[in-house]
Amino acid sequence: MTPTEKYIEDVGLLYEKYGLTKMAGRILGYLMTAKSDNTSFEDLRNALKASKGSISSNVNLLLKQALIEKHMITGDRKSYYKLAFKSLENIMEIKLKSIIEFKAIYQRAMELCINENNSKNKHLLEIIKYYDFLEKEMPLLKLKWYNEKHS
Amino acid sequence: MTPTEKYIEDVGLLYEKYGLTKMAGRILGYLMTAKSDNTSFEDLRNALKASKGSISSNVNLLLKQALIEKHMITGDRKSYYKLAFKSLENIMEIKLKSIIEFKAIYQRAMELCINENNSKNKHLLEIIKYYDFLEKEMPLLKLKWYNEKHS
DNA sequence: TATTTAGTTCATTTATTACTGAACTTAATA
DNA sequence: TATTAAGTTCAGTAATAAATGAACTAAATA
Repeated sequence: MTPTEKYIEDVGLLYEKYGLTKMAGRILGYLMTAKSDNTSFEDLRNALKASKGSISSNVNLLLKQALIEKHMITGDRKSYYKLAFKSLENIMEIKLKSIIEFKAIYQRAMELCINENNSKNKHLLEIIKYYDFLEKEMPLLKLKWYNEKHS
Repeated sequence: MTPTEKYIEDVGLLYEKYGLTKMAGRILGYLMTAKSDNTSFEDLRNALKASKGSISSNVNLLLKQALIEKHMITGDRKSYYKLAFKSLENIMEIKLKSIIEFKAIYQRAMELCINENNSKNKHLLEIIKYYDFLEKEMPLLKLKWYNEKHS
């Protein structure tokens, strides 16, 4: 196994740990180390030694999550893939969505405990406030990053 | 199924979606809606209708992640559990660790591409800078939350 | 129009992970 | 010291998810 192959497997394991499939992670790993931005479906298939079905569904998963981008070349019917240029912004959007989901579940807990007045309720309220805080801070953080990048 | 039972199942599904087991999520759901902070191992077992083994391993998983806390009552050999008071801080710590892991994997990609000079390399560099930014901003965010909470 | 090519779909297989239940450990009480 | 009680461990099973491979669609080319 070459260092690059080893690297690709490690990216697979890391992304699997954080919720994607191993194969989706491998695809990202391949794209991270690919010499060219023109990586075709077949390149992925050859490099990762996987079935068309697996490449297809995982490529589409990554496209849906906006972690990779698809582009075409005139006069060439193949599809080409590269890391999404806006992947960072997209990751932030995904995080924001999860914050909103967790906030909602804690709010439901509060509603179920509406008539109680104990330390747990204070705790739930604090957690909700925290998610409010994060929801408010995320766009500021985004802005700060944007400013820092362009200075 | 009572509204609370339905709620507990939903928390199970949400946490499963974000990387814990369904049972760990159910335990959190139960603790979120429990009237008392003194929830015993057996309370969990009865409420969630699960095996001792499953409660045991999931309670220990949640303890390890510092999402719940264990406490004892003098003269009582049972263990009691409640939502961790510091769970927010702990979630931040976990996030920070994942940021460090992702940064490291992108750094390895850079090292493998060291001799190239293309748009992908610039992209990798930007991603690494972004993770540096997050690493730097996380403690500031924590501080800001602390100040807002106590004002 | 027939053939090739690129990629999708989906039933089946394979792999992984979570849960159960029974045997076990440890410590408290009788 | 025997018994009970609380929780752990782990082998086996059940449930879930991912990968394969073959049949398929759609579009380009011969």
